[in-house]
Amino acid sequence: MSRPTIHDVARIAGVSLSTVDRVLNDREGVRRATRARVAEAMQQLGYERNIAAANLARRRQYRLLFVLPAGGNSFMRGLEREIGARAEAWEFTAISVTTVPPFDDAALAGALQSIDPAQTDGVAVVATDSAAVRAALAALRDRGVAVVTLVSDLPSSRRQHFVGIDNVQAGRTAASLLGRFCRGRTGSIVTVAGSMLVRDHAERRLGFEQVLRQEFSDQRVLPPLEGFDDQDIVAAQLAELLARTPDVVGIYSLGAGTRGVARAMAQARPDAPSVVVHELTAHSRQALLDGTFDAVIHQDPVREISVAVSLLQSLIEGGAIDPEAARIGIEVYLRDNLP
Amino acid sequence: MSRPTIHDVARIAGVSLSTVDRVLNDREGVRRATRARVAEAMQQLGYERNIAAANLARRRQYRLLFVLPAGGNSFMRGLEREIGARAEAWEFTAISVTTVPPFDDAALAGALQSIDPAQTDGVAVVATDSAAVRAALAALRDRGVAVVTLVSDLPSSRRQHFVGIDNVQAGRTAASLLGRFCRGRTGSIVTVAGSMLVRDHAERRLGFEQVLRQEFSDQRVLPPLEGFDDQDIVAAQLAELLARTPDVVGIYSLGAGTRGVARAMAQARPDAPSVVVHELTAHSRQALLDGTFDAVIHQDPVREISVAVSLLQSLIEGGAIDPEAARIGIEVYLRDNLP
DNA sequence: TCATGTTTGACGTACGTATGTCATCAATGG
DNA sequence: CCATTGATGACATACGTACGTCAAACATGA
Repeated sequence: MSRPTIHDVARIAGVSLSTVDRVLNDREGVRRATRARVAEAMQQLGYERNIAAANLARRRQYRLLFVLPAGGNSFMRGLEREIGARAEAWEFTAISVTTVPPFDDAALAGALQSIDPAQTDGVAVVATDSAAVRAALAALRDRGVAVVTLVSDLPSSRRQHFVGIDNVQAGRTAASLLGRFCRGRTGSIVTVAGSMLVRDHAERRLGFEQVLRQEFSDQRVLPPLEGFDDQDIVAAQLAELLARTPDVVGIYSLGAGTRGVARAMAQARPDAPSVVVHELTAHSRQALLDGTFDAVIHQDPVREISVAVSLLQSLIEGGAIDPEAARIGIEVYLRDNLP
Repeated sequence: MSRPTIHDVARIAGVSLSTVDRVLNDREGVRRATRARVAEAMQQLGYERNIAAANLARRRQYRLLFVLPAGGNSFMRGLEREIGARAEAWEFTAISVTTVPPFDDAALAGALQSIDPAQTDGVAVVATDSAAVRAALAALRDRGVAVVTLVSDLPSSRRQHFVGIDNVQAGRTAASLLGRFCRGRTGSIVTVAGSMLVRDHAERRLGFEQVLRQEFSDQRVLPPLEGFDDQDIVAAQLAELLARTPDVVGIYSLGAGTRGVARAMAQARPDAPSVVVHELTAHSRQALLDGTFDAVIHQDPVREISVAVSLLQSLIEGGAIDPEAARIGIEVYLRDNLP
């Protein structure tokens, strides 16, 4: 009737509780054959470990660490704030946060290396793309730490999952919107990235170009600006470019520092370019309302945190994960549908 | 150091475990003054009940019921399928599903009335808007059953929360997109609803009209068709309308039965109207790809189920709920960003 | 002041699992 | 054939809470 317990498993396998426990927790001192018998009994009964009871008995704490880029990136600061606000919301879970200099793969690799596997069960990291970071992640995994990437992925590394939007798709969305918004006007399209060192920016740009080339081939895509998610740099670079290039009809800002985009647009001409940016913040919201921005592509930080935490918990337990439930949706905001 | 337990509470309050238990589980046989002392001790210690341990001891089962409309609505069928697929994913939780005739408030009220409060701890219901349903919900709540509305809300009823997208905002999103897609063409805009009896459709239409009137006032919004989420009815009604009204430039299908929209568009003129519909399904995806639809507004059924379940669990426990974590985002799909 | 009812405490058992100690038994090597 | 090692079982205790029983302490009214 109710779920089978280790007692049932022991009975069916014809062994003692101790042996079942040894098998379950992967302790030594059980013969191959016995191990197999127990496994078969579990299989047969459809035994599933009661994680709540296990945690209770073990007084388990999941010790999770979020590694985020420092700096004025308001999306990241928002993430950090929400993590702090929700740290108490999870049972048996202690959450801490470290920040590292942004766009600095050596610093990130160093921070990852200095994590003590004895103190940490799982890590969620906003990755920058480099071999050193890959190696640091691999080292963590080797020492039994669960690892997921957050916001910006690091494929073909040993991270176990990625929590964030599909960034290629986000770029495609931006292109699809921007292409339609520019309908009737032909000219140059500017992309403003933070750095191509982070995968999310690279992927967004990839998706953006795919669609723009295929569907809106009459537009000219300029080489990307790199603003390092710093609004002052972004504003300066973009203002200079706009002054130099009169035929800009569209702007896609695919990183942070969007405040700089709004500032560069401030002294805009009457037929200002259409603008699509990432992340809904107080400033991007304002820019949407006053017509400076046409669309904002958003990801929900609260959801990302909660997905990262539950994902790490199941990874630590060695349980199965449901990719559907871990999905983060891309949200699109226009002036008229601001929440 | 670690979280305080009832033992600590008992010690601080100067009473026995039994008494703390009586207070905690709201049993009788405790004097007012004692009750207050215990409450104060819990306050002082910041005691939080360990739900996992409580459930373990109590062998608690959350018995949850989803009440969905029957019929060919593929979004609802998808929901039902996903519930079935994930029923095992929650600890201590038994989930069942009932379906009732769609757009039939009497049937829904009847189904709600026939729920046995002794067998059911929480209900998630796709509501139709009527006094009878409101009364049935109130009766459930009076008898101690937790209630949330799902997909379609029933405000000013006694439901404790709503799980679904903000439908006014969804309508606004649709209008904002459709308005821009139609830029340059002026004419009539058609809305196809299921029934104005369900709140979600009414709200979507409301938001749609708000934006269209304000931002795109040169377009003419026709009175809504009611297709009862049935693709045959929708196809017939829409085909007839299109034949009669040559100047249609945009279509917003805000309910189900979008297959009917695609069918009516099949023999489309070269300058076919722009189309925005709800819910990503195999068919709407195909229609996006072949250019029949321009945008699909989507809500993630898997997320809705999981949010509904956790929400009901905390409501049953009497715990606090985090409205942020319960939010369902609106997703926008164009041809170029299909997942 | 007694009888009565109410409030409280002491205690045990249970939930499903983890973990430790100790004893027992079989297999292995020399 | 005995000593050693490895495999296994028996048993106890713990995690934090629920819940039942019984008796003791207390308050209340007559």
